[in-house]
Amino acid sequence: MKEGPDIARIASLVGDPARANMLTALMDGGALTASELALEAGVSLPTASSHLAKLMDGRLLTVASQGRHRYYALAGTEVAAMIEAISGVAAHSGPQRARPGPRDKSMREARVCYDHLAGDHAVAMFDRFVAEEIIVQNDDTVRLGPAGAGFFAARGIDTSGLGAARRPMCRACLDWSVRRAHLAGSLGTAILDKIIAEKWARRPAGSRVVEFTPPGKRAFEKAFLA
Amino acid sequence: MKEGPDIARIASLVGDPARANMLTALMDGGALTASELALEAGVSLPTASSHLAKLMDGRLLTVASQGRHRYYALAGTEVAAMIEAISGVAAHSGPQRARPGPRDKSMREARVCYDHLAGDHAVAMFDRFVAEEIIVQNDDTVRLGPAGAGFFAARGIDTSGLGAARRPMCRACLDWSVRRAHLAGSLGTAILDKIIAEKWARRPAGSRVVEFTPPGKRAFEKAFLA
DNA sequence: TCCATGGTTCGATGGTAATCGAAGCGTTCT
DNA sequence: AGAACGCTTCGATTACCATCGAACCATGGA
Repeated sequence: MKEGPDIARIASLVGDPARANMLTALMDGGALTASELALEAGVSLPTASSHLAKLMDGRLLTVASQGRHRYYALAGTEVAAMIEAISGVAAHSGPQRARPGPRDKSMREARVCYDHLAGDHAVAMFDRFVAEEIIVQNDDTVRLGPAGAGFFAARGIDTSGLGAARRPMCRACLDWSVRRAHLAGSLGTAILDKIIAEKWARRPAGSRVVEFTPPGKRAFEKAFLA
Repeated sequence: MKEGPDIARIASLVGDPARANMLTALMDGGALTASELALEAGVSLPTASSHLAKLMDGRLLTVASQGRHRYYALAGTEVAAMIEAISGVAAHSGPQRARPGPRDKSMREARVCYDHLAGDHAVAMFDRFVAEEIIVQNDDTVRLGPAGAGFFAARGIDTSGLGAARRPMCRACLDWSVRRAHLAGSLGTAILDKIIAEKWARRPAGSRVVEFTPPGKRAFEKAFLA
């Protein structure tokens, strides 16, 4: 009987379908208004408001008031990591949806995991980084390896400033589609930023999918997977 | 809007306090029987059985039948990682769990933690054992110290046979009321057995509370806390 | 000042699920 | 064989909470 933190309270917050939908809708790291979230969750506005209040009370969300709009967002990477972890378990437990729809296919390939890239490409990239000792993995903590700083500098990503913030530069994040790790942390964010900045891929609004253009995909593979 | 794995289903499984307690009790990677888990969760056996069926249905647990016992364990590291992630958020979400109810007072003082004593008295006893080198603590593993065998022999507890079983003799168990360790394992069981056998205290049915009689309390303190 | 719009609060309702006692199986021990 | 034990199933009860309509508050614009 070792009652640590109140895990049931947090889990039950995620356990309601409406709230779960809201949280997954925010997994792209963006911020949405209350009415958008109501639509996303498929409930009326009062109901959504009640749910949002509960999520705020549990400190899973932050809110920013802008004029008469209130923008809700995930409270931080910890919350996002929790959602991913739950998704991972759910993916292997749920009523295995017989036919992975076309939407799921692009999600498997490449999607946004709060603030970094996830999916097949991200996993492949992670594996290559480990193989080349660009990063070094110990259990679930990850550090920059001997070949790391030079590798990223050659691709226009400066790693010297990334470790400074309180946020860890590297973190392993478990994928729910594949059962393997990909790169999170501020370095993962920097890579995603570069992909978007170079216009290798674009992000359709209201979705976590990351759509690579054909030349963009080749450029990405050449830069990070070659 | 309904895309990705059914995260709400899994989260709601963890969202029930009884089930959450069961899962955290299994977080050490061990396996427990249904009745042990019922005690751990603080619910009756039928209720526990129902919860276990649900957890099995969600593939969060595995079961191994051995004779008339059924040993339940976490389904894998993914599930454990999920619990960890939720715990992280819950801990970060703030320690507003200040709920010192009137009924909880006796629970804080002395209660049964599955098969051993927990609460203030148990923590005090543990501290004294460590100070006198009756037991030696390394992180969360605990062994009998140099003064141990003699100490317990003088109080009618034979420690020679306790280590033999597959079950560890000493184990540190973290207390939720105080945030400190107390003694679990077969030695902890033996001490609780002695308290009951000597009629120093009695256990009201259907509760984890351990009620010391005034003379019993003095005797206990003289024997183990003096 | 008066509407229109985005959000929250209130009150009543309904459905869902947690809970336990009692009874039913299956296994082990004597 | 019979008793004891571990566990599950069944049925009825109860408590909680998600839900929505309507009223209410706040902000922005005319």
